[in-house]
Amino acid sequence: MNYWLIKSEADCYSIEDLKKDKVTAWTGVRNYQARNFMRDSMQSGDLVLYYHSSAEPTGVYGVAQVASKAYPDPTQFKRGKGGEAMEYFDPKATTDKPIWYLVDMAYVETFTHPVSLTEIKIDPKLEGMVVRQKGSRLSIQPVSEKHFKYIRGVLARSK
DNA sequence: GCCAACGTTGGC
DNA sequence: GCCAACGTTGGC
Repeated sequence: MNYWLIKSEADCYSIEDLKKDKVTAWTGVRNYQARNFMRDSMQSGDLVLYYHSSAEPTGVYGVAQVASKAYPDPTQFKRGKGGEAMEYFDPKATTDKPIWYLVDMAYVETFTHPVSLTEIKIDPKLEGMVVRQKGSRLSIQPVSEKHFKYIRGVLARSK
């Protein structure tokens, strides 16, 4: 059992969208490090902090759960009707040799008290979290069990 | 294989 | 909207 943090732009696909959909394929990850985490380390049942970037405030808004094994991201093969590249299309990928992978994400809960990045940064108990690193653009990050439980069990329930 | 140029992310 | 930080690309 592993714990993760995934980022999504709030007005692109928020946790409320996930709540509506219940499960969604986490398409469009085009970063090798993030891909490797999904492909090599994520397991069904892993719990995930759902982080909104470009939100007010930015921070963790709830919890999701990994709902599948990794499989090739279908959007890397998608061309439009005229053969033009669609979003996330990768000309170097083939169905025999896919480049990008994804997992399904399931909705778990929305925090009544979202945990802002500011809170995460000032809390000594959360030292070492990847999301605290300046300029960290990694959209899928491993999170320690201790940090996960502290954010979900303590910070999200305070106030 | 180096590294400058470029495009993108994301906090502010 | 700005811009620093970062990952990727491509010329050499």
